[in-house]
Amino acid sequence: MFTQLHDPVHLLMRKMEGIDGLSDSDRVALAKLPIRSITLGTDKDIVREGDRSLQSCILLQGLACSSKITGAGKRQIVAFHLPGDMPDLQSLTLGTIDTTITTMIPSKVGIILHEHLLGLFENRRLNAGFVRSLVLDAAVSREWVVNVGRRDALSSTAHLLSELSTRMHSIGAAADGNSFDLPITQQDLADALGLSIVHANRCLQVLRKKSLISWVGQTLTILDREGLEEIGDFTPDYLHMNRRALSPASLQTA
Amino acid sequence: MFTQLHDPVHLLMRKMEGIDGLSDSDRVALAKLPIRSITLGTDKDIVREGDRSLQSCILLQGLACSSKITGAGKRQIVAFHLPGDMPDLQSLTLGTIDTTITTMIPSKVGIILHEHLLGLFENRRLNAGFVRSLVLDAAVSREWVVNVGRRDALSSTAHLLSELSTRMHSIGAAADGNSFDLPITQQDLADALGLSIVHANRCLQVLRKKSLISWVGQTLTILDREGLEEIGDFTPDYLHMNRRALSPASLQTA
DNA sequence: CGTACAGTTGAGTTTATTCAAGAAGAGTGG
DNA sequence: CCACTCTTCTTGAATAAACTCAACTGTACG
Repeated sequence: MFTQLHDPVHLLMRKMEGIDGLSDSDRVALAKLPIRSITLGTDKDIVREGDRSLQSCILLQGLACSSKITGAGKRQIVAFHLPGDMPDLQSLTLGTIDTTITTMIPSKVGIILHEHLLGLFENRRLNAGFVRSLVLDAAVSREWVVNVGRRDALSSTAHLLSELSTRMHSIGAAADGNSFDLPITQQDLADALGLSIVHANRCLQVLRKKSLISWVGQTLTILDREGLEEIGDFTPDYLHMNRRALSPASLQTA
Repeated sequence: MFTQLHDPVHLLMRKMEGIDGLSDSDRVALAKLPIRSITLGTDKDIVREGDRSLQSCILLQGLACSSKITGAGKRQIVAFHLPGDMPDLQSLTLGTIDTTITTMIPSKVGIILHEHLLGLFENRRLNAGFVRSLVLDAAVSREWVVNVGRRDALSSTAHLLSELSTRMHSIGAAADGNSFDLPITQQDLADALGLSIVHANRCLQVLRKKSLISWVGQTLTILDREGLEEIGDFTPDYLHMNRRALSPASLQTA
């Protein structure tokens, strides 16, 4: 039914990685969590800003983003979500949704009722795992403020691509280590960087001309990681990944 | 020793507000939490990016901010911290600090060892309270991405001032409801907005010319809240405050 | 009285945006 | 298989927004 890569339980267990080892009973509890899986097409809203919510989701397969629209009608993407991410976990605490979460390609999403998640929270280790997930998302979000606020367009473009590459890599989605599927439009990229689409396009061209990346079709390839990270002022520290997560081989042995 | 406004226990209890009522034993647990209080001058780092940490802090009195420095040496402030905030609570989960936290005026800071906080986390209600605090900070941070990324300079300035006013108000720091102490420099404001200081200055002048604010000495007065929030595209939803918190009178009766 | 720092102003430059149009590609229906 | 449409990407040119540099003012403080 699921390949291991997209199996909810496998993804949830990986989410708990930063936490000291799970016991067998922890694993059983995770495996018993009732998850209803739904399939969505491209550009479908999973939840919308302002919704009240009694459930949270986990992205099982595909790609999604969180965005907000300003009063002037401009869109800002505040996060990309990869398989294994729980983009609206905070609704468990807040009850309301504060970003619109949208699929960017056909995706599979697992729905978990808050009541079931709360049950899991009785377990201190699992609780810590979910809290860690929230804290990591917050750390990424703080870095985005810096990226959008204080780096110039070229640098922030390079930074974002570096981040995506590193995160794709860590979930085993970067086949050969440097190439991965990036099925987003330049408009999406611009909305994530707070740039106009024209300017985002020109920044990409510079990165290509410098032979740092290639992006043909939906495949982004990092041609010169060091150079890209240099120009993007990128260090992966803020992602707080452990060594295992930074190595794609970890997935085979997990 | 402390006025109620700056009493650690009082502040901690208010932090738990969003949670269904605390029991007496919860209050006792909070009151017993060992907090070492230290006093710092202006512009002192409480913690620095990259530090490893075995403790977290709570701002008891004063004003602080979290910032990051880019490789090019530019500073971006990613959050302001008001009394009652716990700016590095996430270090409890991550072990490391990812923003430099700096006092902006002479401040009093409470230091709490992680081991003691973890003890509190055995208690499900208190745990939920701290998690809520983390989640709220993350919500503010997402809104900052939008502010810095997709609002023009004038609008984002107005938005930030609206946010600060609302938050000051909610902790009872806005004496008459529209005036409060804002002892920050225009450079700080610029660093929070991702603008040059010259441009930030000019935006402030426009807001003054439109009679939306006055900012003399360290006192910021909102002259026309509706107008300011309009131009700043501000709605307080993302702060997820309850009605009580939005009314300063609540502090008298708390 | 001198120094330091915050705020202000003007002028020129850079960066990024907007507008508009054309090229490339993917999918659809005839 | 072709014509058509739609979307995305690309390019050029004009415009607007924001930045840098540099000087000057005011105020606080020793």
